[in-house]
Amino acid sequence: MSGDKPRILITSAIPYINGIKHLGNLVGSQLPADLYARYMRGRGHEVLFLCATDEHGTPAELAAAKAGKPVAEYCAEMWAVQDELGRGFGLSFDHFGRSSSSQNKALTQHFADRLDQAGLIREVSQTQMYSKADGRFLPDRYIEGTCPNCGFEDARGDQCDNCTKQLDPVDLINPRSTISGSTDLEMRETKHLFLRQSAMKDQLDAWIDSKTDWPVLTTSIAKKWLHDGDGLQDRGITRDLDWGVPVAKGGAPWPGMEGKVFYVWFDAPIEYIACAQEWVDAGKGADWARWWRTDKGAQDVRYVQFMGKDNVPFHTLSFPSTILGSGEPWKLVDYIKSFNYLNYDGGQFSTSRGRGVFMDQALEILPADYWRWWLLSNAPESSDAEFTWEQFQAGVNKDLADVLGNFVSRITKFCRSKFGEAVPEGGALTEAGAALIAELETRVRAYESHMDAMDVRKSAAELRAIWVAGNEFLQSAAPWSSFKTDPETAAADTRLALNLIPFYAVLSAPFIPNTSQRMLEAMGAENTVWPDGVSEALHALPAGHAFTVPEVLFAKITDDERDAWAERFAGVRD
RNA sequence: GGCGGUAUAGCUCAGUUGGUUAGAGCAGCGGAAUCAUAAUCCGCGUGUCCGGGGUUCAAGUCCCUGUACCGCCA
Repeated sequence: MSGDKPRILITSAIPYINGIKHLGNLVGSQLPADLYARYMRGRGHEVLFLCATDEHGTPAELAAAKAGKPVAEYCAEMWAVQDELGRGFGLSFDHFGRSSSSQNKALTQHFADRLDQAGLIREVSQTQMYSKADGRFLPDRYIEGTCPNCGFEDARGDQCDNCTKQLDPVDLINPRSTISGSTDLEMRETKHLFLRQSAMKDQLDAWIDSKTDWPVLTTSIAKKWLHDGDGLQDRGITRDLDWGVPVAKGGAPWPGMEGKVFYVWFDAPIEYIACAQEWVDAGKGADWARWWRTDKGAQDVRYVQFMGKDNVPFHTLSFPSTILGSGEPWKLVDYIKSFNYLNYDGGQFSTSRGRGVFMDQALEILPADYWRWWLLSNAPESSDAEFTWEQFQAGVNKDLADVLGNFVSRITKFCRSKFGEAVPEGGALTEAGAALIAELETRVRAYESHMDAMDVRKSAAELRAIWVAGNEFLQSAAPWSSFKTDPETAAADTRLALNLIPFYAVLSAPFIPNTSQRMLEAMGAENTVWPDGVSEALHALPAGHAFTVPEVLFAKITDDERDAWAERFAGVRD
């Protein structure tokens, strides 16, 4: 790879294991991360793009129990499902790992040791609700009862959904386990490890303050947690569970912490590092440390994280506390791109109620590029955004079918009928052609700067304008007209227009990789190098170069299809 | 309740450090063209920039305040 360009380390927030993710999850982290990874590779950077499944914790255990399977088996199956769906959407991870890996287990225990040696871990005794019937301690949200404040009967242990009052499970009247329904609950003493984030507060505060170029969404959330109330609070990093990384000290069970595991939010971000080790152990790479250790080559790596806003506190505060607190030269994130939520047709996507479109369903009804384009061109960057079938249909039909797809169709078919299936020869660059090249030179540079800045919507808008420029050119050059009087001019303009297809394919590949590939194949184009020089790129296909007319690139979404899908996905998923 | 975000053309959104007649796409209307997936291209917007104060020579852009919607609260 190119040696003088900075290497780019990219991670997407790791999706939780208990089910198939919906389109809102996808556009909030994995998809824009993939866009950036593909773009940076296209620009000649060496990229390591990592993602994984987040497998530990109570929800995974419960989902496995519901499926009637051992949790390890359940996770292995669901990992395979998510891996397959990721491939289906063209997510170009260099490795898709698992937070339950042996690498992550070792690394998580290592970090705990380092933090303990640095005096950043303290033991806290507390009482917690224990369910005898379930044989386990219950997290607050798995306890329900009557709200002492308003009398609502289904208040959760952490908060009453009716009056919104913050609750403690012991306050509930007639508490019961939502797992088994059992009311045989008692308070039991248990001991947990707390990460002393409060000791890291000033260091984190200064670090966040130095990140003046980060999205406001990212820094405002971080600062709120740093300064709200009494400031950054210490956080429990262990749980009374079976499924997780065993709490250990120096390789042996941690005295007094037997049978406990690390909290999922402690080990999940560490998986970003462990994933690189998995990548090496899987035979895909040779050296993970040059990406993650600043004493072993990572000092000039640029590390970018993508995530939804709900994950920001863990990536701006908790994980950096782990990294910095270890006292070891681990690579710290350079830029955090965060996203708001994508809502579904007037409400929220709901995994539990099956409201909205999920990744598997999306691929059943349309190819990945349709989703990639619409989701990215409408990414929830400045505020929450909304998916509606009307807008999806309009956006996809107009942008992909009419503007891009039809452009490819009209010029290849025109050439075939007048000149045959080869790039025509004769004529010289016309005035219209020169104007097109000049416009594209400007637009491509604008597109690059938006992509560099991870401005997803603006990038999509500029790319679309680049596609439109091709139609404008054809309209003004009108080779079907000049062909009758001046075939040489028609040939020159047609040659230029045909060259736009591989040019568009390369520029568009980060958004619509599959279609880009089809465009290149149809044109028999070998060269997929980024068009640093527009003029040169538009002369890549020489006169006489054979091509084929591709099948319709994007079929339009009909009103009937739209209506049927709107009905299908409003309901409840079983 | 606390904190944060957002309120700009019918719809979805841009509007950099305050500065000429507030922009784009979609939809709509009119026209051109006929190579193409009835696709394309051109033209057309008198918008209380959520309300009310204020700072300023000048505010969508800053300050205060009110309202609405959304989110978070370990």
